[in-house]
Parts: sequence; structure tokens; C-alpha cells
Amino acid sequence: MSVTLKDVALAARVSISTASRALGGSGLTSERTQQRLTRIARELGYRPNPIARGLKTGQSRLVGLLVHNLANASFQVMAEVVQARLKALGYQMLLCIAGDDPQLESDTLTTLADHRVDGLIVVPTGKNGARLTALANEIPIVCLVRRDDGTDLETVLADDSEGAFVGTRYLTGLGHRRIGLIVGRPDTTSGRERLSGYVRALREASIPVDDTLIHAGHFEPETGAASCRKLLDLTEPPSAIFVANHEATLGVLRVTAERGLSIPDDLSLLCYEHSPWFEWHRPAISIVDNGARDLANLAVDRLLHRMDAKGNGADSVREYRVGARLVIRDSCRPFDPAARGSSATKLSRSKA
Amino acid sequence: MSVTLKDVALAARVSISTASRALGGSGLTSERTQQRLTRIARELGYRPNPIARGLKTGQSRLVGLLVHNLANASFQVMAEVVQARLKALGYQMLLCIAGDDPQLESDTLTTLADHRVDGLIVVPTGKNGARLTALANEIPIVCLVRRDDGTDLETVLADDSEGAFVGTRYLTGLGHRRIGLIVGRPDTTSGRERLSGYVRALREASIPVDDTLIHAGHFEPETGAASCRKLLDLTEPPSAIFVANHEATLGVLRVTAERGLSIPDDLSLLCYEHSPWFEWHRPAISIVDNGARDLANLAVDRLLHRMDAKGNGADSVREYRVGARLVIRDSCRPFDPAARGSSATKLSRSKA
DNA sequence: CTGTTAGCGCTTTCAC
DNA sequence: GTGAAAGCGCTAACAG
Repeated sequence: MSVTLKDVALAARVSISTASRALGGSGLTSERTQQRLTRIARELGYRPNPIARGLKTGQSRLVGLLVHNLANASFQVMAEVVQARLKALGYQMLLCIAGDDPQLESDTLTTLADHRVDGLIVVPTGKNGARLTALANEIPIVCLVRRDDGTDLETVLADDSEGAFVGTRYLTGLGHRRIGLIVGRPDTTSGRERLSGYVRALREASIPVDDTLIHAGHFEPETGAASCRKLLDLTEPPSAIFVANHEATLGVLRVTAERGLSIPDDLSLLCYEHSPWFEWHRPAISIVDNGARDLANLAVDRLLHRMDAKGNGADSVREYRVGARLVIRDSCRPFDPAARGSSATKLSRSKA
Repeated sequence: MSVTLKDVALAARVSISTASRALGGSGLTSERTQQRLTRIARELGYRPNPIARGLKTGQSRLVGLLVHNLANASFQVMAEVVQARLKALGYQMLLCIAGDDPQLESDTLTTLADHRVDGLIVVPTGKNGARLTALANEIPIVCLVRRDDGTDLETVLADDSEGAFVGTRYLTGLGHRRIGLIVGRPDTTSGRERLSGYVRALREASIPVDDTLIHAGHFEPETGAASCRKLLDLTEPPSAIFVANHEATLGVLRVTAERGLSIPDDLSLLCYEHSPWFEWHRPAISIVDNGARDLANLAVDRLLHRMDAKGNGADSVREYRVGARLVIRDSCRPFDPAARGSSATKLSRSKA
């Protein structure tokens, strides 16, 4: 099979431990043997066996990343960023997809723990706080994107409240007063906070909050489609829709297409989270960018920090926020009372 | 730390080896001890340590998946499928992203080998045939999507020639005679084969192949944008464009948007590979579906087969093909001599 | 600075 | 059917 440390030691006529020390760069060997061993190892094509090392050191050089899916553009970039950053440091990423399912999440955490990952970045469902807390005693964990209220692990979040606030304010600034909101489930950090940002912006603009304009639901295209239909079918439909639920965007686009609505002329549309498609979509869709890349980078930073500080205990557990950014493109326009989506033309829906 | 086999054995007052046998389900223990040990193990919360087991057995319960990126929808579903299938069998997926870079691919292969993955599914760059062949002596490998001509590993491919043929024939059937092709680099399996399918369909329709209509380039949005511009700027621009390079699609959509082209009225557009966005895009984009999900499933099947048959040598190495499927939506229409993109109106381009 | 020794947790001969 | 013992490849005391 492959060449082991023993082979190297044998070839160099030193003991296995000397070989280990020399190659481990511990600096506990003479300059000469170190160089000699390095050379011999290279000649023999020696590559340390991480499994054997892991058994001894209790480390695996593996880091887990647990996300809900890969369809979401944010999770894609997170996976790419995490894998790239870690690889540069000699770690491999164990990517797990748990579909926002608490049971699957729990099982996956177990598997990850079994594999003795050296660290773990997880986008929690929010239903496994106890599991996570327990696991955190064994391995460094940082939560990403969502907080699990059942635990107080270090967490890297987007500034969703601010993001939704900025996005909604942009819309009110454009003169819209009836703004539909399609947002994530209120039992998720992002769902709650985006809703609160929306409400705050409305209050600031002295616009009463109309519950019929707010649809909170699962992170799925269907949610977007159903919600969008209901919004458009209102006797006083909104003139703008803020889709603060990334997965739901597809559904919204489908419905607006089905109904032949022209964006932004008939309806202004603002979405959440960056995706290349939004940029090339016609019209280019304005978004609130949650900063997925920065979130991922920060999560990796924090994780590495914890992995280094391993055991230093009492390291203050923090919550970090990555600011959101409004990216204005072409899917929103100033409120026009004559436009179809405005309440002034509520009866014109029959055209569809 | 965590409870080991030793703890279980101790608690059950049996030897470690008996415990191992009982829990390993080797059937070499009495029914009674087996049940007793199982119960005790559960009570103690025993979970076998894959690292220790791996050191002994030479297996890691890890399977590597090496893809170019996660932006490509096909790679997304492949990653999801591979991870889901493997998890069900007790394996974990090591996802690696090598960006279609041969050097990165080579490095990654080394890392994967170091981690003693039990199997490997790789979308090859095509430049590391020797590396792959060598590696294949140690671990089962199956190539996916692309063939590496430098090796003869088992390979699961899409039927790209047929796919491009069917797609192009659909377009010629619609009456189009000047059909632009934006396709992948000719040094990739898919690039070559899609080009050949296109040519074959043209020949069958007795349409001469015009090289100025063919753009082969890197798998990037920029390629699509640049190629699309050149095609539209031709004195005799195409009336339809077949984008047989998934990554390039974004660029094409951008350019058609920039120029205010209406699809399919000004230009028919046919794309390659399934993506949820194509379905919701307005107009819904017709595609040739390469069957990413089926490709991934087949690759997993073949890999598992090889992992089982481990060492049975002389297992015939095959190339598998997954058929392509034309999915007609709304982005193509019959050729209309009056339409802007047709050669009959070449001078009307000035409208833009 | 280097060699010897003892495991990490598990599987697997080999005896009984 | 079960126990004792060896060892996977490596690291880390412990002596010299």
C-alpha cells in the first residue's frame, strides 16, 4: 500500500519517533536530520496518514458545514467560501445538507460528531438547541445565518432587521404605501427580524401596518407563489412586493409572469439575498444583499479562532452581525397611481 | 470524552473483542450476548469511532466528490444527490471544488487520497489522467460529466451529442436556418460532443455549417456575453441561438436584455441543462435537460458497485450514457422572416 | 538531540 | 462462543 513513517525511518536509519519529529517540524531535531528526513520522505513519496494521526491526536482535519440546501444562492457561496478557506489551511469540508429538517439535523450532527470533526459551522433549524449545546462541549461550533434560541453558541448573523428596514424604506421613499411582504417563518431569526425591519420602516413613514399584506411562510417557491397570488387578489393590492424570503422568489416570479404583470410598471419588486440570476433577470432585480460571502468568511474566522483557543474556556461567546446592503437595479419604480398594482386601479385586475 | 468499546465491554463484563463482535453484527457471538451488548451499548450511548476503525480497516467511510463549482445547477443537484444517497449508506461526502483548474484538481486528489476516501466521484478537468489512473489503483473512482482522455476510468456521461442534436433539430424543425451555437471548450467531452450534435442536425437538415455562427469558449458568463454580442453583430445574425454551455447562459441573457431583444419574437433561445431559474424566467426558457439527477444517481450506483467489488479486479470498465431530454417551454418560436434576428432584417439592428 | 515505550480505539487472527 | 494479544500509523511522554 502506501509508504508509512516507518518506511521513511527505516530508509533513513533513524527511529520512527525521530522521523515523526523531523517531519512534524517540531524543531526538536537537528537541522541536518530534519533536512535529510524531509528529503527522504519526499523521495519515497511519503504522505502522513491523517487517520492514524487523528486517532492519536483526536483531530481529524475535517470541518463540518451543515446547510439546508444548495439551491439557495447564499448557501452555495457559503459552501464555496468555507471549502476554499479551509482547504488553504489543510482542512477538508464535510458538507451536509439537512433540508431544514430538525430530525435530519440531529442525525447529521451525530454523524459529524462521530467523524470527530475539528469544527462545525451550522445553519441551525432552531429545533436542536440542546443537541448543539451538548456538542459544543466537544467541538467548536459556530452558528450561521440563523440563531438557535435553545442555545447560546457563537453566532454569525446577517443584519436582517436593518436589511429589511433599508429595503422597505427604499420602497416607501419611492412613494409606495401598500407594500406586500413575503417573508420567512417567524420561528426563524431571519424571518422575525426581516418582519420587524419592515414594520419599523412602515412606522417611520407613518404607514399603518396591514396584516393582509404580510405573508410569512416556509422557505419554498410554493410559498412565494401562493402568497403572491393572495396579495394580487386583494381588493386593494399592493403596488410593491418585498420578497424577503429567498426561496420564495421563484414562485413570485412565476406568478407575476403567469398574470402578465410587467415589472416594475405594474408592480415594483424587491428581493432578498444575492443571486447571479437576479442580476441578469430582465428587468434586473433590485435586492437587499445579506452579504453571504462576508457571513461565511466571518464564520470561518470565528471558527478558526475557537479551534485555536481550544480549551481556553471562558472565551466570551458573541453574536456577530454582517451589515446588509441595498442594491438598486431596475425592478422598482416610483409609485404611480395609474399603475395596475396600485389600489387606485383595483378593479382593473379583471384584465388578467 | 466519549464512551469507547472498552467501556461497553467493561460494563458488560466481557472482553473487548467480544463486544466488538457482538456490536459488529458479525454473527459470531451468541444471540444472548449480542442482545445484551447492544442494549448496554445503547444505554451507555456508545458510538463507534470511525477513525479508529478506519485505521484498522483502511476505510474511512468518506467519499469524495470533486466538482468545478456550485454555481452550475447541475453540480448543485449532483452534490445534493451524492450526499443524500451516501448518507443513507453511512458514508459522508467530502465536497471539493477545484474550479476546473488542473493544478487545483491535482492537489485536491492528493488530499482526498490522504484522507483515505473509500471512493471518489470526480468531474475531471481532463488534464490529470495520469494522476487519476494512479489513484484508481488505490480507490474506486468514477468520472462524471466529462471524460479524461488520459485515462480509461469508468465514466458516466450525458448523451451530449444526442442532446445537442435533438435541440438543434428542434430549432431547424421550427424553420430556423441560421442558428448560433455557444458551446464549451472543445477540449472537454461535453464541448466536443455538443458541437458534433449540432453539426449533425444541421447536416441532416441540409443546412451548411457556418463557422461564424459557432462560438466555443470557457464555461463562464463572460463567454456567453461576448459570443452573443458577436453573433448579433453579424451582418447576417442568427434567428436562433442555442446556448449549449450552461455557465454562458447568464451572459447571453444579459446581452439580449441590454439590446432590448424580445425572446422569442426577436430571437429564439434554447439553453442546456436544467435550472429552476429557466423555468420561472420570463419567457420560460426551453432547454435540453442533461439529466443531472440521473447522472449523479448512476455515478453513485457505479461507485458503490466498485466499492463492493473491491479487488475483484478485471471488472470491465464501462462508459455509461444518460439520455438527454428536450424540454419545450416558451423561448423558441417558428422562424419568422420579418423578425429582427433573421437575416432578412439584418439592417434593422440599428434600432438598438 | 535521539531512541524506547506506550498507547489512541478498534478489528482480527489465534488459541482455548 | 469467547478471551488474549497483536497491530493499523502515528504522536508523545519518558529516559538517556
